[in-house]
Amino acid sequence: MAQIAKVIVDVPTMQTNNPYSYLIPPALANQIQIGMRVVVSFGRGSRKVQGMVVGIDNESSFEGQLKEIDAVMDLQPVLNPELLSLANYLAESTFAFTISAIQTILPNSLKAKYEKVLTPTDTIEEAARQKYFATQPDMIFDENKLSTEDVSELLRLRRTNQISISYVVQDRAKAKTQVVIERAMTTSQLEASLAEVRKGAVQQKKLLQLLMDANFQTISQPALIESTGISNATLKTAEEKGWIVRRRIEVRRDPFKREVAATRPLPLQAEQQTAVTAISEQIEQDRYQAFLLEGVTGSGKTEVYLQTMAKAIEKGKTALMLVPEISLTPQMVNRVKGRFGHEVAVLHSGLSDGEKYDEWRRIERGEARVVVGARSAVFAPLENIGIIIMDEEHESSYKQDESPRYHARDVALWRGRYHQAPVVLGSATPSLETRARAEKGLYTRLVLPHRINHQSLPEVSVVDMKDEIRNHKESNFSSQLLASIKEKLQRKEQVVLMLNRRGYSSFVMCRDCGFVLMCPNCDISLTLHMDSHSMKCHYCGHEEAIPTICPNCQSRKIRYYGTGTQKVEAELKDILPEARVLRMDVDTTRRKGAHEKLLQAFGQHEADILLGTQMIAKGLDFPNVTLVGVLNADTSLGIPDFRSSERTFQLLTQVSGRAGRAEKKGQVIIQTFNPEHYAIQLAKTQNYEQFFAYEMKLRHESNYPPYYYAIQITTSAATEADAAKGIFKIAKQIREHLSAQSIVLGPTPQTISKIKKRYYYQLIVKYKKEPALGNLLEKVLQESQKTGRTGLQVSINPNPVSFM
DNA sequence: AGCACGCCGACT
DNA sequence: GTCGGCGTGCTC
Repeated sequence: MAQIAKVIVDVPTMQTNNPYSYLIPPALANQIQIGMRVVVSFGRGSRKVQGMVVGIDNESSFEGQLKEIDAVMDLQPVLNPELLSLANYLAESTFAFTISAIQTILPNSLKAKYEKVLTPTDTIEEAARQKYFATQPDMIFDENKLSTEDVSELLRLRRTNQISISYVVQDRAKAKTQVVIERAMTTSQLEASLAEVRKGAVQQKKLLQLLMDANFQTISQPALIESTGISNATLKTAEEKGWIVRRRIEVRRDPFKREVAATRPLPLQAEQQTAVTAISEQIEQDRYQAFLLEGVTGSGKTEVYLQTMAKAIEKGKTALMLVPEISLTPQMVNRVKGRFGHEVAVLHSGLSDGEKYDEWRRIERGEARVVVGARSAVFAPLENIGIIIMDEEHESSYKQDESPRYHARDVALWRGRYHQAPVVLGSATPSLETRARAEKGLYTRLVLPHRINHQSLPEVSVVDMKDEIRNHKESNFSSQLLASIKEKLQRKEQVVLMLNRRGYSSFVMCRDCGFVLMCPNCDISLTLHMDSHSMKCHYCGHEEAIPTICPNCQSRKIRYYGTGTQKVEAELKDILPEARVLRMDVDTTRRKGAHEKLLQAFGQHEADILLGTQMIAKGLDFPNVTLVGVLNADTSLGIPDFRSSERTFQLLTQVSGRAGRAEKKGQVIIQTFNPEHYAIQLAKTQNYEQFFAYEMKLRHESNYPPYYYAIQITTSAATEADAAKGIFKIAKQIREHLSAQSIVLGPTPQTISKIKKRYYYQLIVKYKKEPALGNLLEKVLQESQKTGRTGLQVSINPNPVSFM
C-alpha cells in the first residue's frame, strides 16, 4: 500500500538536501512513479515548487503533518533508475545538492519556471485596483519588469493583505507538435458524403475530391491550407462530419537537416586492428574495461571509435561518444552520421533548449542509438550502453567549473561500470592521471604510434626570442618565422599562427611609472579592445576609455603592452600587405556559427594566414597548411599552476599536429623566451613518453596529482577580511582532523583574488588516503549555511583542473 | 529560495 | 508608542 512519495524539492540549500515525504492523493495513486517530476506545496506560504520523486513508500519517519502532492508533471518518468542513482553519485562526489545534480542530468527544458501571480483580495484599495487590476484579474509579478516604486507598493499591499501571492510552476518542456489531417472514411463513404453536400459548398467539395484521390496521404494542416487554400473552418466542418481526423503529432526540430552521404568502414592498420579487436572483445562479453587509446594526430583514432561503436550497435546496444565542444564541428559530426545515419543524435551548446529537448526525447525513446556530444552529453538518456568513447580525454573543458563540479570522464567511467561496457579514453597527449592509471594496469593501454599513409611528423624548430629582441626591433615575428611565412606564401601554401593567450592579454602600462590600468571590481588588468576603442574587463565586463595620460604620474607615455590578436594582425598587414589574414579569437567567433564559417573560408583558401588563439589548435585539418607558427609559447608556462607544463606541452604538441597532414611536409616554428624548458624541448621532439616520465618525477617530488588527490576549498565574501577569516577557520578545522601524510596548502588569496566585487581565498588539501575527509567537508558546508546568509560563501572543488 | 518570527532604530 | 529594518530558523 504505497501512498507516500519521497520528493527532492527544487530548493538548492544544505537544509533541504534530502527527500521530503508527501502523501499521494488517491486520484494520483496509479500515476506517480519514481523519476517523475511533481508539483508540491512547500514551506509556510505553501508556495508551489517542482520536485523529483525519488522513492515511494508506505510510511514516513517524519512526525509532522504531511502535505499532499499537488500535481504530476510527467506521464512517464524522466529519470530512469540508472540516472537517478547517477544523480546521487554526482551529488556525493562533488559536494553538490542532489537537486542540482538532477537538474544537470535533465535537459534545461525540464527545469521548472516559476511565476508569482498577484491577485487582489476584496479589501483592496480602489486606487490600487484601478492602477494594477483595471484590465486584468491578476498580474504576473516580475521584479525586473516593474519599477522600484511599483515593487514596493505591491509589497505593501501584500503585507496589508490587499493582494495575495500564488506561485505557478510552469513546465517548459514542449515538444514541438504539428496538426496533421488524416482521412477517416473509405472512398465510397466519402462519395456518399459528396452527394449530400449542399450545392454552394465549393470548399467542402474541393476537400472531398482531395480526400478521395488515391494518392492522398496524411498531411500537415499548415501544408494543406497552404497548397489548397482550404480554410480552417472547412476542416473543422469536415472533422465534425467525420471525413477527417485531426491529430497532434510530435515533430522534431532538426538542426542538421542535410542528408549525409553514407560511408563505409576504412581499412585498418595493424595497431588500429589490435585496438578494435581488444575493445570489441569487451563489448562482446559485456564487460566494463577502461582503455587508454594513445595515438598521435592523424593516427586514425576516429576510425577505431567508429568501428567499435558499430560493433556495439550490431550487438543491439547503444553508443556514446564525447568530444570537446570545440571539436564538435560539422565535419566531425558528419563522419559519425556517415556511418550511423539517422541513428545519430547530436548534443551541443549551439542547440536551443527546445532542440536539445527534442534530441533528448529521441534518445530516450530509443530512436537514436548513437549519441555524439560535448561534456553534458555524458548524461544522455541512453539505455543498454555498449560502449563509451571520450576523445581528447585530457581536455580541461570536460570538467565543469560550476557546481556540480563533475568531470565527464568520471561520469563516463561510472556509466561504463553500470552498463558493463568498455570506456575508451583517446588522446595524443593523455592527461597524467589517465596515463598513470594505464601504467598501473587500471586501464588497458592501446597505442597507435604511426600516422596513417606514412606521413612524417612535422619538423619542429624552436626560436629563442631573447636573441631576436637583442638583434632586432621589438616584433612579434622572428626573422626565421617571417622568412618561412614568405616562402610558404610564395608557394601558395597556407600558414596557421597561434597566439598563446592563456594567462595573457594586452594591457596598458605606463612606461614611466609602471602603472597598469586595473578593473575597479576585479583583481585583473583591463584588456585593450581596438574594435570598440575601449578598455574591458574579461571577468565582469567593466568598460572604460583608453587613457592618454597616466592616472598615476600624469605621464603621456602610457602605452599598450603585450600582444593581442588584433595587434598581431595589424603588424602582419604592415609587414606582409599582400597576405590575406583571417583572425579567429573570442571577438570574431562570438556569433553562433562564426567559428565554423571562418574555418570553412580558410579551408577554401580564401585566406593565406589563419591567426588565432588556442582555439585553432583543435581538430582542424587543412591539407594545404604547411607551416604552423607559435608566436609566444611560454605565456602558459608562466601561470602559477602545477599543470602549466602539462598544458603547454599538450597545446604545442596539438598545434604542431596541424602542419602537413597531406603529402606536403609540415614545418612548425615555436617562438619562446624559455627555449630550454623541458615542456618546449619535448614538444619539439613530440616525445610524449619522455614528457610523461619527467613530469611524473616532478609531480612525485612535490606531492602533486596524480600521486596525491587534491581538493580545493574556496571562500568568498564582500570584504577581504571576511573571506580570509572564513578560510582560516576552515583550515583550522581541517588541520585538526587530518592525518599526518596529508598536506594543506594555504590558505592564500586566489590568483585572481577579486572578481565582481567579491574577494576570494582558497586552500588546497593534498592527500593520499583520507576516508573521513568527505564527512568533514560535508560538515564544513553545513556550517557555512549559517554564515552563508551574511555573505560568506564556501565552495568545494574535488580534483580541480588547476589550483588557480 | 522565500517566508515568518523576533528583536532593535526612527517616525506618524 | 508603531512601522519596518534584516538576522535566524524552518520548510514534508
